[in-house]
Amino acid sequence: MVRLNPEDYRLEFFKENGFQRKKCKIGKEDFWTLNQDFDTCQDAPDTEYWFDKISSIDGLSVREAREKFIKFFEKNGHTPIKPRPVVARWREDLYLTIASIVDFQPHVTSGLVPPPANPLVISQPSIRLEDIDNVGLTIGRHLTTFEMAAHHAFNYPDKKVYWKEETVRYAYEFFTKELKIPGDLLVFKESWWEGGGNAGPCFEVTVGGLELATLVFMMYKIDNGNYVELPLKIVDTGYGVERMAWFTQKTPTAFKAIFGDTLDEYRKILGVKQPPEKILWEAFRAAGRLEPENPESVKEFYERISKNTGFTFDEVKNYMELDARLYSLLDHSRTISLMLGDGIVPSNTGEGYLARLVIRRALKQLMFIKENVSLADLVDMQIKLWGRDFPQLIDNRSYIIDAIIDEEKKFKETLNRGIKLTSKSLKSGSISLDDLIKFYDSYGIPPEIIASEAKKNNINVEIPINFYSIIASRHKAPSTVRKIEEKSGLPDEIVSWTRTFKQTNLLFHQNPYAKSFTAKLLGVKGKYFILDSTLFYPTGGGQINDMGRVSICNKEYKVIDVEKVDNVVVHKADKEIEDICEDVYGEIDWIRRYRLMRHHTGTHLLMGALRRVLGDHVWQAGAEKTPEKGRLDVTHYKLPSKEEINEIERLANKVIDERRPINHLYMNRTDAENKYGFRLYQGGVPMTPTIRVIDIENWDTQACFGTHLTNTGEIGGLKITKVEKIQDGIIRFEFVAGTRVPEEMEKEEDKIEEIGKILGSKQGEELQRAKALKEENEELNNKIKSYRKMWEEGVENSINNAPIIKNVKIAFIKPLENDISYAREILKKLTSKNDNLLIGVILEYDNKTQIEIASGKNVKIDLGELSKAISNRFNGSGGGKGSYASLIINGKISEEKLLSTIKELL
RNA sequence: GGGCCGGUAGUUCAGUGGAAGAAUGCCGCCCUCGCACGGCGGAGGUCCCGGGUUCAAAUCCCGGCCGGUCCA
Repeated sequence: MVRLNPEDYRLEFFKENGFQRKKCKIGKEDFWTLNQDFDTCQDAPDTEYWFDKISSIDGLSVREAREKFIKFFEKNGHTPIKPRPVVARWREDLYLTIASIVDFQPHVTSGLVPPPANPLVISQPSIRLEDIDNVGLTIGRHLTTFEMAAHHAFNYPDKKVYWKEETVRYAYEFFTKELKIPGDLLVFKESWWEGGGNAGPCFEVTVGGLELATLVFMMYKIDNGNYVELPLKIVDTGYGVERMAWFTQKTPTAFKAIFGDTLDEYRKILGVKQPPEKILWEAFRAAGRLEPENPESVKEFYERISKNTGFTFDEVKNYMELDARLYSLLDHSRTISLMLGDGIVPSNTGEGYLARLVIRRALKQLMFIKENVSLADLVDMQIKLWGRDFPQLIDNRSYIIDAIIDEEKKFKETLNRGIKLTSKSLKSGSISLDDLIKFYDSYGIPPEIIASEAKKNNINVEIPINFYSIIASRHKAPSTVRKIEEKSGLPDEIVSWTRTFKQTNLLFHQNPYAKSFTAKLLGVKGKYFILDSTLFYPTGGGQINDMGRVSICNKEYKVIDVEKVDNVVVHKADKEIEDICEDVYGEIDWIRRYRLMRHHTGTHLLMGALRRVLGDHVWQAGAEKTPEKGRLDVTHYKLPSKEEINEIERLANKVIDERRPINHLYMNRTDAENKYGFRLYQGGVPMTPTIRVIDIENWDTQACFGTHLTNTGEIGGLKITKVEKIQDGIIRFEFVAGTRVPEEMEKEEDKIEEIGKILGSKQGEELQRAKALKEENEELNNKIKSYRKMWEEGVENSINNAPIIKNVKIAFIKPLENDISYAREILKKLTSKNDNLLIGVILEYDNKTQIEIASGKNVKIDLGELSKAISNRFNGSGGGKGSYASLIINGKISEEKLLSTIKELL
């Protein structure tokens, strides 16, 4: 952390109002207050919670606290903005919305796009999973979901809105006038904030032990460890809505303040009695100092409650541990409802894994509280509680419930696997730490469950306190940050060369139906050339490039590749450009292009149909359009049924028949987002203030760079050719459109025709022929079986006459077929019936002789030895063990010779 | 995306280089007035795929595919 500069925090506001600058006697932080008596910064853990004794307005619910905040700032010239989804779809580097400022990164904070309003006010539900294990233990200090109420001001070099003075003034006024907190109990603690590559000074506003807000003044970019001042300076505040509710309601736990009656309903359903008030209040008092990761601190926490309430340590521990589970279940189920409500599909990668993580944690807690309670029902109660505030919960209720039931099923399967494994391990009498680690890391079985399983067998299993950090240390750094993909296939020197040109005029956007064009040649480098304008579409947005030809100085070149570097299009010819002239004539391969357009528009059409049939959680997870086919990967939790696929296809073709117009628009980014929502960004997020929008009327709207048709009728028809699950939570659809449909049909026809030829059937009778052949085949198999049986009986008879040497009957046979597995089968049959038999099967091929020998149970000769001895003698190799062996000999060998050799060796 | 685990009969799985197995389910018969139980018999296999090592690979090695699971 940087050394704080006191000048950053010296404000007129403090001077005017008589604030003093003091130093916390415990944490040594500097803080500003009106209060003569304060000698600490009034923040946990330096201070215990005592805000229950501080006067304020009557208890506010979460909703009331949010509304009071927004109204106050609206009254003071801020424009209210709707919150964004909890999954940060506009960010390439982050899965979840972890703060209100995330809504404006990176497009606004980088200065590229103006904010939707300035200044603005918002309450953004945010999800942070770092402290998920602490939720509940601290009775409300940690939550996975919280609403960050915030006012933001964006100060441009040429347009200042407001900065520190006004921000602190607003905070003081809001807390004293709106929440009616006595001004002399407020503390402004000096601090420093860093995050997402930015930094700046900040104030933490604390009252009675509780931090209610953080006021950040974002003004630096961190560049190689250096702080570089930003031209755009941003007021980034964060007020805890849940904390305001807790503060004003003065309940012992935040959970009662946040969830109200739903907490009591949970208690009823789960059979968790409320601990005595005395215990809860003592916990409240001590909770600020609790370090949940530190077992000593947790023990002290219980000891203190026990001492001050008269309940025994164990009573306190039981009450508090059970309540902690209940609280985390309340918290997690709210988080789950929001994650799924915003369309996350649980899976084993990306944000899907984060959703599964929370669901599994909740299921684990639930298992320890009560059996046979469905998490889906608990989440449903959250939907009822928060549906008014977040309508996406109600809109997507059936998906949310269904996806949770699916996850519950999967979790149960995992547990069953785990219990089987555990009981196997328990037979050895103990379970080591290595076992615990393996069970969790490889099979997903939490150690607590193994311990409770072991207990049933009277085996004690110790779970180390630092178990989860042992797991963590086995893995690399967390991948909470998304990787950034997309790189062109161009050599580096071509990329940097291309960057030196001005933006290309994109003719394919002006008229997607144009087939030829003229342009000016701007640059040539080997096979690569750049024009001032082009009709050649460069690979991008999942659509592959156009091909065609150009004429330069009356010489013809084929265009074999087209790529884009930023806004410049670079073409690759089939050979080096020889002469350089200014004027260029070009023609694209129209059939290729038109098929690409049909598949691209078809992808958007299909997306609309998928959403209607499968649900709003369906998002594009990847796409590719070629002249041959379209491919669309989407998020969905199970393979669609045949009926669903038929319905999707039917809907898509219906929209084709309806001939809906497709509008190609250029829109201001904020307007487009307001009108169409983030569903616009299926194929990635363009980093421009103006975005290109492809709008299939009343069906599907996406920001897209590709070339599109102007009417759905032009798609001509759409056939889904393949549906497969490519990973957990992702389904791949392949389809063909337009004139590719009959081509695809021809391929199928050809296949049937070939099958017919092979089967020797007339056209149209392939099916009957196949059935008949199958029956015939079964009959033949039965015949072979009976012939084999006859042959086997013959062999058995011939064995009766075989020579007996030292009480061992020795025989060699040549089987009907040169089939090793059949040969072994015979050996097995014969030796199991004849205890004194030593028998060999001789197989001859490629001038080699393979011999398999086997013996009955009374033959006390090690066939391995025998096999080696024989093979040594005949220049072969072999081995075996006990009553079975094999060897290979070069060349042929007669039965008589084998017999005499064995006679000799015995 | 990375680590770890797995893929054998319809299902659950055993099988550490030497003749592919168990349980369960399925079919038939016996027992019974009938059912359940029980008894006897039977069908059921691309040991995920492809290479390699070996006289011999489900087993060992390499590559791939699929599934599970974890990722402060």
